[in-house]
Amino acid sequence: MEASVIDRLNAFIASKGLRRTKQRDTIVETAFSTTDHFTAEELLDRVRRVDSTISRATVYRTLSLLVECHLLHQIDLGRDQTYYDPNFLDKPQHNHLTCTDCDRVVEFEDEHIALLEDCITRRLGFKPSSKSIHIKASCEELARSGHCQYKVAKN
Amino acid sequence: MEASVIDRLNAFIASKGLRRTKQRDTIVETAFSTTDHFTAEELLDRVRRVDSTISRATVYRTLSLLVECHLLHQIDLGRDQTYYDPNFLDKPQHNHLTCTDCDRVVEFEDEHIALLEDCITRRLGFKPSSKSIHIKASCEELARSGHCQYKVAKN
DNA sequence: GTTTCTGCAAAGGTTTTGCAACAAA
DNA sequence: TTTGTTGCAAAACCTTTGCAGAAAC
Repeated sequence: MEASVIDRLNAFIASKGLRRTKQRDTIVETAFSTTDHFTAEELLDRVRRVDSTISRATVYRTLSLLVECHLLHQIDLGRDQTYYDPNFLDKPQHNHLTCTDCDRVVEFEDEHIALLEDCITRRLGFKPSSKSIHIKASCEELARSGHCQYKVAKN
Repeated sequence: MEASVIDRLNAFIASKGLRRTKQRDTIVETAFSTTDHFTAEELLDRVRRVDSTISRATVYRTLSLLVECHLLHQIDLGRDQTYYDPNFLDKPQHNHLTCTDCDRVVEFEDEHIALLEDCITRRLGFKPSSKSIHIKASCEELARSGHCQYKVAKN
């Protein structure tokens, strides 16, 4: 995890008169320990492997804090639950594609898309604050060869 | 409402061995009677003004049916509830912008965006099946003049 | 010492489901 | 008739909240 994550959270906490706690540190470290997207419940599981006394409520409250200070983004993967994405610090403009064959999530960046979105927004009379694209698509290789390294065999 | 909506639903119902019912007809007519986006609960309210005996469960079940046969799309407006959009028959490629000042939803179409999304998806090795963009933006006119015809005064 | 934070359990809100009666084909 | 559909109520699920004790500053 980048040092800047903890630094930025602490700056936010200080500016708001909030407090730095052991629980918040553990949750933030866990959230940013991989590049995987996760749900609140999945993060709770991972956090509890580090400190089993941390409550579900604290995880939810810390997630709100991290979204509020823009360290974490809520993303829509077309599933029932809210997912969180820890990769916006490295790739501030990225978007998501989900494979309808294997459910894998692919991140992509494209400067042309970003520019076009900006133009469209301004033409409509607005100033963009956040832009997100979600593409659902099927695997070309699976269609061609019948195999895909990510495809899990079905019963 | 276009006649094609009922026709397409009936074709789907027939192909699946399902049944046409008074409740489904009422729900479909209500859902497509305006171009407004709505939640399940909002649709239930509107439906009950026509037939107060229709149950919440039937509304939810019919919504699933309409999404499954692509007459209705579920859309993500960054709110807590699932919204449904009845306008994809007329504008199959449209996207959504929500104003962070007044919460109004603006639909927009752009062929360049659609083409770019297609290229990006294929370059990644996929065949696109659905693409959605959600832009959050602030009102330029409100920022410039302090007024916006859609802006509701705050207390 | 104050004020915020935590864990717990309960509550809240949306959506789904089991079931018996009902209705379509 | 057979099979799908409905309404009801309960359940399931995710998320938020009130509160008393604990911890940070």
